[in-house]
Amino acid sequence: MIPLSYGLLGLLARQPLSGYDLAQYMKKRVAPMWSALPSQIYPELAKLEAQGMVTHHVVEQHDYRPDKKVYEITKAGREALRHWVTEPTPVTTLRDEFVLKAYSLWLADPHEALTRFREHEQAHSQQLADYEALLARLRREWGSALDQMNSPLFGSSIAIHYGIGYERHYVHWCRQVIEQLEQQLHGEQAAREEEPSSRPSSEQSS
Amino acid sequence: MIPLSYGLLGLLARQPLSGYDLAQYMKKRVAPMWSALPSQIYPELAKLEAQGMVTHHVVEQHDYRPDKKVYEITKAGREALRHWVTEPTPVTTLRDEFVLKAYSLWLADPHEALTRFREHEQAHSQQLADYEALLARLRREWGSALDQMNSPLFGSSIAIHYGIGYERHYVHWCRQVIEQLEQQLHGEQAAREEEPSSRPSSEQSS
DNA sequence: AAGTCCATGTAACCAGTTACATGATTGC
DNA sequence: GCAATCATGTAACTGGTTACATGGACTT
Repeated sequence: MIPLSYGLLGLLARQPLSGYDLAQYMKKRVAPMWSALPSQIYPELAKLEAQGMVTHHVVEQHDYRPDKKVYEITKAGREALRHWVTEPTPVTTLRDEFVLKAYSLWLADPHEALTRFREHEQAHSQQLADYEALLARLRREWGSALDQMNSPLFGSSIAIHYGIGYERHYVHWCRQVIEQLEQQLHGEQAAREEEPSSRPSSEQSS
Repeated sequence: MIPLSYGLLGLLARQPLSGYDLAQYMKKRVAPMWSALPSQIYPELAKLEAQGMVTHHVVEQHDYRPDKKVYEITKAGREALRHWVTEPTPVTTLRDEFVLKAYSLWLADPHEALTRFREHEQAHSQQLADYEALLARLRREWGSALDQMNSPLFGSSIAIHYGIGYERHYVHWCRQVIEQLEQQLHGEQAAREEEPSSRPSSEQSS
């Protein structure tokens, strides 16, 4: 039982879904806290079934589409999930290649660095907007039911809140760095304009 | 060349270090953005050397301690690092088991949930304090040199700033959830005190 | 006596990614 | 004609973790 197993159980605890559906959920958005590809999900579902955590029944579709296996969580699965949720969890160590690059940013050309940080600022702003839109939609549709702890919506709500906080921080950080890089460049430019030829310090020329 | 390779080069670009030293750096703190164990680092250094990114020379220690290999970055290594830094980087997907658990928190006992969130709030507050102390130390020792982009300190500074922002967000999120859980419990308690026997709604008894 | 620090590794395992396979149908 | 959607998988690879090995000296 790896985290992904519980991720799948966490979705199936809300509604029955096919492997394909689960793959859609795990691919992007919705849950801002994990991701997986079909090639991992299908075998994992088989394992969950072997362990009695889920069952499936085949649903024939009378149009062109292929049959699908719709999975449901079992009592054992729900219990395992409930147990896992309140078990102690070690703190995750960060693994973000972009942040790792930041550590060596002093070696980079400031212009290129700016481009990269603007790209990431953009991407995370977009993700932030998506999360905020999703939360707004949930609020509109369900109102204060989001705060009732016994409802699945509570789980969605706090997960999205995490995503929002994370993306805000990320965007803020990118902007901070961008500002510093721009100042650096303006400083250089000002120096060049004052004295076109190479001279390191800020002495006044004759 | 995996991210770890560049993490190691990023450290060696600042000063020569032994495998053991590198393992210490990668184990905890300092760089809040990656981690690795000796069992991965030593073979990785051998690969880096085979590729001409680093060289080593053995340093005999005249006390009891075993000899060590001190690694230095080569011109090729520095170039590879510089190139990698400004290459586009895909946005990292989050993988935090604790956040994944949050998604299914509606299944949990509120008391246990509170305990877990208080633990994490505590752990991340500590990490935050550590980063802040580290930044304060650098500021004290180096002053505004931290903002000079061409100095390694700039890389350290922005990496630590990332860590601070991340931990702040994490602590904030934990507190938010804790507050909601506490309200939930107080609501329950108030209901119990009003009418000790089980009754679902807020009707007045005769 | 037991555990930690210094210092360098090897071997086995496993979660997650990449690549590939199948096949009907709908939309551009 | 070509790509995408629906639907389910297998096979190979790889980055990272866990476990194990060595060995002297210093600390509790």
